[in-house]
Amino acid sequence: MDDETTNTVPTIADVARMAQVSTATVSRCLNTPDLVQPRTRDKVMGAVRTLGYMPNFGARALVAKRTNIIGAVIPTMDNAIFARGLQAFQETLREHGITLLVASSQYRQDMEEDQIKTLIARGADGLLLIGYQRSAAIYAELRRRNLSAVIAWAYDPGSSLPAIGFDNRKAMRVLAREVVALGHRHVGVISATTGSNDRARERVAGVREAMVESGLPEANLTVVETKYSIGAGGRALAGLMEGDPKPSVVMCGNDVLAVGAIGEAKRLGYRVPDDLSVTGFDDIELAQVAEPPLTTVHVPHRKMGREAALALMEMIRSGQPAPSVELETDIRMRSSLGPAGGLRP
Amino acid sequence: MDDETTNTVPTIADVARMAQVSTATVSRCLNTPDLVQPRTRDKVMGAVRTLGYMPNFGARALVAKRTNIIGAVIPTMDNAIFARGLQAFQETLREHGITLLVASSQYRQDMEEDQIKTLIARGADGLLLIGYQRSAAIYAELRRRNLSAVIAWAYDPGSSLPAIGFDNRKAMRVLAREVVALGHRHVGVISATTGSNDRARERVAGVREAMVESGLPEANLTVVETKYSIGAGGRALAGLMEGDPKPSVVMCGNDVLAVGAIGEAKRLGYRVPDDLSVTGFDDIELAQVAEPPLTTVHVPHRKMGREAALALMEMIRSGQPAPSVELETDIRMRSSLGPAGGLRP
DNA sequence: TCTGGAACTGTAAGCGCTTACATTTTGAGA
DNA sequence: TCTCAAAATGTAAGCGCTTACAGTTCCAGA
Repeated sequence: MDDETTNTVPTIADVARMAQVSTATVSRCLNTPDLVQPRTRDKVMGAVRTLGYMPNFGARALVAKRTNIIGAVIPTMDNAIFARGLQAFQETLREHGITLLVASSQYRQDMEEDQIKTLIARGADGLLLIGYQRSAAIYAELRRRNLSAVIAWAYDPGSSLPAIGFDNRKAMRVLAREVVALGHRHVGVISATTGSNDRARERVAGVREAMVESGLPEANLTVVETKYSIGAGGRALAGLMEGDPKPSVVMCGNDVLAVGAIGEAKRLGYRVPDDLSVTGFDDIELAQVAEPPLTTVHVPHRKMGREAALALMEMIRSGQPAPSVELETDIRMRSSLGPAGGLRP
Repeated sequence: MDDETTNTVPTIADVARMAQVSTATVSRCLNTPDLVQPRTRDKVMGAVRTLGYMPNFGARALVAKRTNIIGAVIPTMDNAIFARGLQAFQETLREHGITLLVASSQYRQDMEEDQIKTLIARGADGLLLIGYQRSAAIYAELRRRNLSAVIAWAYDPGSSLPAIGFDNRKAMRVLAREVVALGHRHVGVISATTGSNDRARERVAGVREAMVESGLPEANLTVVETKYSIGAGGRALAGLMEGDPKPSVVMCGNDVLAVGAIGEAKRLGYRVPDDLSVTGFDDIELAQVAEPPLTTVHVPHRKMGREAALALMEMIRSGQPAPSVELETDIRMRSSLGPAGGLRP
């Protein structure tokens, strides 16, 4: 039996032998094809094809000091919040021959740092991170390794890493102003745990700012923290409605919580929005099919994903930090938010 | 300035120099610690820590012929269908120090093969694939490279690759029997495109079988194919309800489609389930908050993810194919399915 | 004290690839 | 036909790591 038909994975040497050229020429055919004569190239590519040759990734990474892998650490894959943005991110990378490695941190800072380290150890050329909050040690490590990284889903021009995102506080403040303008005076907020989540914290701060602006007392704001899930949103709402006075509106940290809140509100006998208004954040597909459809903050997920990918690739290419980009969000007024009034405590 | 404090990434040689041992000893400390004397080990680990040394992934992969990376190609990240299972898969791998690389194929066979090739080229030790349907060339390549792979979300004992999944046809047949038992005679089905999706095909076949069993004519079954999204489910339902006779039940290929269908049905003035019943598949969280809550096929996502990970790791370790595992699904009766009757064509 | 095997540690050969540099080939112009 | 850059190709040195094998140290038993 010929060498060529054995069962092992072919190396560049096998290709070279079959095409009767040196390994250098094979390598050039693959990486810088215009440096080799068309006739030779055809011969080599023929051998590549018949052998089913694929360059060994480890070897290539070892010498090229580049893996063409980009890592992303997202808080969760369990719901659609990050799905669309990440999908766009991946598509853009793919167009440029770069593979995306995704890890999830379950919204835990220690796990996130762990995942980042793993990604670094795996040789990622760059990193996509969500939000700012992580230890200085991690930032130092990134700097030392000269690793490119961008932050998405948040925007803070003062950060050491470029951010491709939006201002969570401003976005929520704008929505809260609308809420206040509709006459709401007692506001409930269902938020993700703010301790380990800067986006959640900023969003709550946005509500608070809007209320302060309008002269509403702090006491009129009740915040409940929980994890991101439909069920948790429902339970949080039930808790809020046991308070006194009851809020006339519940602003949720994201659409998933809001859908849970709406469901529970209806179960408890409140009409939405007549008795109780509910708002969300993100504008995932779920928001439009909720009943009633959810008033929420629309986030340009796909645009964010795409721009983050472009920025990151440029950073890797040039070695220079990319400029931060602030994306605009806007309010999608749908029917889950109405004027205050129906419900009297 | 010392060598140790420069800005470059340390190599094993740097560690060896600092600890005044050979690189072999450093390597042993990291891989087989019990082969080295405690005193030496401490010295080495100290150097590792102060230098912040991490083994170079490429180099390690090159010589060890093992990357500790497992790849998964899933049809979509856009909704929660695969999220829970994949999360469990990843958690299990992580416990064993293995990294998961996720790629998505957008339900396109050509893209899936592309992604598989990329994963192979990236040196994945094993692969998680969804469903059976792919070209023989891909299966041949897996075999040639001696690459471990398992199939999930489907179960077919005749397959060449071990499957950790469930019988889509049987699951849907069981649900369809319930539907028929409730008196439904005209059944609409909203399915994903069956051409490139064996799970979707099997599910439709399950409905058909149950109908044939009960002596219902083929003509009483109307199938609409569309893509998996809430909006698409709504549009498909609208199409079905224009037919004559109208179905009294619409069975959907998954929960996402079903939620869209329910929404559109209500918009069109049908009461669910009085005028029209709707069923789903998967039992994602969405199913429970739908209004009315969705009768659906419950799939043990987390168990599937976990078992697939264990099976795959065992395959990689032993080089032997793992046995297939058929997981049981069950019907979750909720209120979106009721007896036929309300609606007369 | 001497001996020999067990316990450690070191030496050095690659793993498969890219690329600087050396060598050969090619072909336009004299 | 000859000359000599330019173009094409080959040679070989590593990239950072693991590991087979060799060498050294240690200490229980004679």
